[in-house]
Amino acid sequence: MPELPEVETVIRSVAPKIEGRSILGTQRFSALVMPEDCTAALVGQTIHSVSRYGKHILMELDRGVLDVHLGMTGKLLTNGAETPYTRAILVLDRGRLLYDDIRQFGRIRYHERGEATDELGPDALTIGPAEFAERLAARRGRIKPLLLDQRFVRGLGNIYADEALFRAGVHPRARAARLSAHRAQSLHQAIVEVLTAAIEKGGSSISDYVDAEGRAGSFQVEHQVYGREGEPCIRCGRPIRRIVLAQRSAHYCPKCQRV
DNA sequence: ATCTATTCCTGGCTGC
DNA sequence: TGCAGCCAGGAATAGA
Repeated sequence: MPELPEVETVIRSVAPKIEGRSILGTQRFSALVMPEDCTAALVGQTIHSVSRYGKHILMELDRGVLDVHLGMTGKLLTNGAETPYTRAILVLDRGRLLYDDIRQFGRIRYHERGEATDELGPDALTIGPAEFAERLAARRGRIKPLLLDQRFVRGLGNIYADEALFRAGVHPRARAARLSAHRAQSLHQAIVEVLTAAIEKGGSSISDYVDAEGRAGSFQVEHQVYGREGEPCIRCGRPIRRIVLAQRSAHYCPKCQRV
């Protein structure tokens, strides 16, 4: 599932192919993926740059921004063939950009410049340790659901939240505000390290994820808790446990991670 | 403020 | 082999 490292990898692979290209037309737009039809507004505009906002892919156009969120199974493909799951196509002056999405949890939205957009928290990769600790201290809730809340920090999803908590030795049910300064700092460091390492491996490919050229990532082989329920902890050997927290699965080691 | 439940969607499992 | 039923989960939403 695309989280910060996967989205970053998609952007790095898609940007050189579409920056500077102009949009000649659109094809096959799924109403589910694009709740408000903006296809007419896109035609004739040039894609100036592609950047990441949390898990959002932002394409800067002449008069606005095209916001692509991959959801669970979304793919942005520059050289892919159409499939039954191709939900949207941008016809460019050189090539086409396909948006494939099996489950259609992804969304494509267009905002004219100046229009209000959703305000999310600081980016998980660039937030500083002091600001991170300060934001933690202000929250009463449990740490795992907080890490998944894009208004708290943007970019983390279920995989990297679990992986960061394990690396920092923090139990997913730990209360955010009760973490010591030292543990808050460890968690911040673990988040930055795990995201950086995952970007270097082109992200995690569990089921569907590939970059804009169809290449899978390889960080899934370095997962230490996610998807390892019942398997031995790499540190202490105890079986990794899976619980449901805030309607999400949380994987952790009952010995190495403390509340 | 925080928490839970629900909805969206469909391929791929599981179990009979 | 076939098929029903369940699961994964990001994010929005409603309600407690």
